[in-house]
Amino acid sequence: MGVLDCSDFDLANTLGSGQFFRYEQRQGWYYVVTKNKVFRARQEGNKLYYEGVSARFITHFLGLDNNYSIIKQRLKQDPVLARAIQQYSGLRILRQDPWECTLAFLCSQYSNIKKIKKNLDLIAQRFGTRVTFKGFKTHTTPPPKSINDLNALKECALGYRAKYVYETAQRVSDKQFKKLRALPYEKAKQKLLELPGIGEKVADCILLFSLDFTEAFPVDVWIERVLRENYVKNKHSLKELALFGRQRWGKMAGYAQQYLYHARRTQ
DNA sequence: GACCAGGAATTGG
DNA sequence: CCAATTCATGGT
Repeated sequence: MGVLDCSDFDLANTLGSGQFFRYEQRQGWYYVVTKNKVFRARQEGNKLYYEGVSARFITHFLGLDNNYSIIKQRLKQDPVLARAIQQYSGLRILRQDPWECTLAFLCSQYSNIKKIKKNLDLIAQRFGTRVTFKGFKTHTTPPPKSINDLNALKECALGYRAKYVYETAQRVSDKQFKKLRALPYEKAKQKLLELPGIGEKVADCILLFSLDFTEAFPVDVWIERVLRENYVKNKHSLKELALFGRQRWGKMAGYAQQYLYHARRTQ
């Protein structure tokens, strides 16, 4: 078992803020499945205990190597954000695997978190590899190439999303995702939007949660509510609202989004 | 730009 | 129990 020092970090709220779905709480531990790895972590104050992966991996995955004091200081100038940050001070953006993130947010469209978790578990059961870690039985997330049976996908309760997952899985690879990192935000987004089932919102989620584009500002129904309640009076399209977020918060728009989203949802 | 179907499951009354 | 809602997209 390893232990890490962590400040400005809240494991429970970071995992539970709707950016990630493949985790489960059991006996005080959070069991996390990402790609072909399984680990468990438990937080006590500023100590993070973990097993199953290296310190290097977990530090990167949880974003513990990112300095949040500057981010929070800047965002706190905004009164609405100040309240959200005070409430969820340890909220961080994870660094997910791009394909896993794409799969998750293809499932997420017009759905709810419980169902998304179910979809991802069913997909992993059908196409992934069985693994047991400390008595926790689960399945790894299948790579794009493994998801090659549309009929089997349809049995994962995806509804009309099954064809999007199938088509996108056929077209992407880890290599292509890696290339996106080198592009500017707009270009990377443009590439993602070419894929079936990926629109503005899902593209921004992938860019923010897995490709380090912190200027991405995904606008879902909750962010739309926050913006209309606090920031914009006139009727704007979702695309205009996303642009508003990027213009207002720049490279920190993604962080702002996460605080606002979680605070509004738990309100 | 406005409207609507896509599928299934959870939430709310 | 039934209706509304759910981290949207693509087509018309």
